Amino acid sequence: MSVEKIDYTKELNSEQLAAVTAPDGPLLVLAAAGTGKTRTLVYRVAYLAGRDVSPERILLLTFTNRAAKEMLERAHVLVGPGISGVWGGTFHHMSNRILRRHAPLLGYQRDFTILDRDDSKTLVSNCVKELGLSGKEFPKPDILLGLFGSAVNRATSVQKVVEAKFRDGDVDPDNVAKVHGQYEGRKKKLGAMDFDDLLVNCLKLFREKPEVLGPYQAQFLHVLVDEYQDTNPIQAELVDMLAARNRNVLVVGDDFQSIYSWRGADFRNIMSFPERYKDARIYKLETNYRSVPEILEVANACIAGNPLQYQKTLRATRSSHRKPLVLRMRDGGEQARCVVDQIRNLCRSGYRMSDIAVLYRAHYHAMELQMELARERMPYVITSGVRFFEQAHIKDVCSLLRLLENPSDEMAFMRLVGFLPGVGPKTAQKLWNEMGGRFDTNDSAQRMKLKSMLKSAAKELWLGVEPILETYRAEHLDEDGGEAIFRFVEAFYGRHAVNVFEDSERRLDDIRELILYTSRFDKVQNFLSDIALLTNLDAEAENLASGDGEVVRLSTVHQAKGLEWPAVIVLWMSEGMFPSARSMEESSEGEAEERRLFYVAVTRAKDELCLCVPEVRRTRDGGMMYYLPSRFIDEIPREMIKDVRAGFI
DNA sequence: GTTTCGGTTCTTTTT
DNA sequence: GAACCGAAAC
Repeated sequence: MSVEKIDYTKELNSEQLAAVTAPDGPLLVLAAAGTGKTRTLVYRVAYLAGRDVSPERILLLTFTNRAAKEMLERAHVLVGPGISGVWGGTFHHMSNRILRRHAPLLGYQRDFTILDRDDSKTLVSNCVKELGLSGKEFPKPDILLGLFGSAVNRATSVQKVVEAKFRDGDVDPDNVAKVHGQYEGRKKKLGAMDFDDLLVNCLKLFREKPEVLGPYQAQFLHVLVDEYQDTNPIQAELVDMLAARNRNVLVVGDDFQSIYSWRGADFRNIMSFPERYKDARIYKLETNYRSVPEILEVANACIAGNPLQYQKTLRATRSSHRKPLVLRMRDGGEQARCVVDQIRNLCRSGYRMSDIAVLYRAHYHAMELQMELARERMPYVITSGVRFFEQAHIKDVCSLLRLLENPSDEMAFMRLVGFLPGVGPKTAQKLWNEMGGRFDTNDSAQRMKLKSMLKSAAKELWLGVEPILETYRAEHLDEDGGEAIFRFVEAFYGRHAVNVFEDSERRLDDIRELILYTSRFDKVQNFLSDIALLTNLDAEAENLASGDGEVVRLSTVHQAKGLEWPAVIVLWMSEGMFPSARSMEESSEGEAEERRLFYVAVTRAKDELCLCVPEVRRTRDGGMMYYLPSRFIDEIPREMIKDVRAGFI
């Protein structure tokens, strides 16, 4: 492969250069925030390509779709189109890709459905009902899923997780385990996997079928892993197994930024890497290009509260600027107005709206601000809580495709017939049972059977949909999902949406957008996998919504990871909000992780940082709740910040 | 017996 | 704003 000459010594600093040009073998790169971690990975890929490692022999694993996309794009710019052969993506993507090939070895069909969080919740809720366990005392589906996930990701039993979490014994571990068993069985019957199953089954495949693992081990000459501190034990083992043969494994991470322990991430993976790979070389990146020294001082001071970590100190390269601002005010309303003022000030001193981000611990922290921004007609985008592909109307139209692709997909069937008048959950269930727990849309006898069971009003509407089922294979709509969705909307869903949704205009626009989006897939199957694994249209949505324009970004700290802005404002730096009361209760590790989260928030800022500290919040019953300033604020040495009362700036 | 509608409650973080 | 619950409507 021909690679244009890259002058590594000129384009990288000495720390980065050492990591990029490191010899084969296990490598641990400890990259502090803003030290060019992505750059290092991308250049490493280029470096390997330049040493005639063919792209399909490189595996690049990331946590988010955004990170994968960014890295592959940058590698593309650096190396050229040949690089597209690299296996790059999230752990879930890789697992999906592998399982689509080998699923039958584990007793699944290749057309298995991927359940997103919503689907899983519905399914768990059904299981609870079936077992007659629904009641006030019994945990909600969301909680149950969390428990199942913890058990699976930490390779322990559900009972143990329940015992650890509900100390006072008001939840019966055996009942939870029963639900779990039921849930597992139902998924199997549906031919469906949830997010965890993708990883677990991939690991199972590797463990039990050496004839499958072997060729992958041989194929991947180099395995590169981004955000290694956020891997859970399953992911770590996947990496270890894939790299076992060639041992060229490069992991990049920053234990200071491990913020996903609640979904099983264990930063001991990164801490123990040198023990598991005795011959590992370790590289540290500590030269920070992002932030002014005043911000880095605060970051270093805050993380000093967490002792058990790799020692890293951020070294500034930028010249001095003003100190971060701690802004104290009475309540959320005042906070919202202050933020608007701050944004105006920043704009006056030359920043663009798109240079500014407002970060917070939880989505609801930004509610008052959203209203204030709307009132002031200040444009903003929010990396949303409700993700594009999880919105009801998107899932509605996809349910048709899901059923067409997987005749066992009961959830899709229920959703689809549930649109018909007079058909609710009970009737839908009855229909499904009558059909024998399977609806092969390609089978005319089955189609007839369904038709004969529908009442007149429902039947009439269904007749509009049926031609799509009939022609799906014949007209190769399985290679053009957009066309199938288009026909569905024309024949039925368009009218349905107008009746059901207040804002049907917007939703139908979304669907049109979705139809365009399908054109990049040559198989509906691939499209469905992709949207299940893609949580938001992220980059696309960003560019579409704003035309790359003048908008403030609102985001959770979690979703801001890996990003940077010239100016960052953090909301609700109050005890109980940030750190969140819940995670502090949950485990003894809670405080340390919240502190890392705060560290992530601080290190997103390049020039300006403003931390808001409201004192009271209205409670539901109309009362007032008083909040102390966050311990993270108190931990910052006073001389490092400018501490002001709102209105006295 | 089901569906549908309207009112109430409570918001962590994500693939 | 969506998920849950209870009561009216079919």
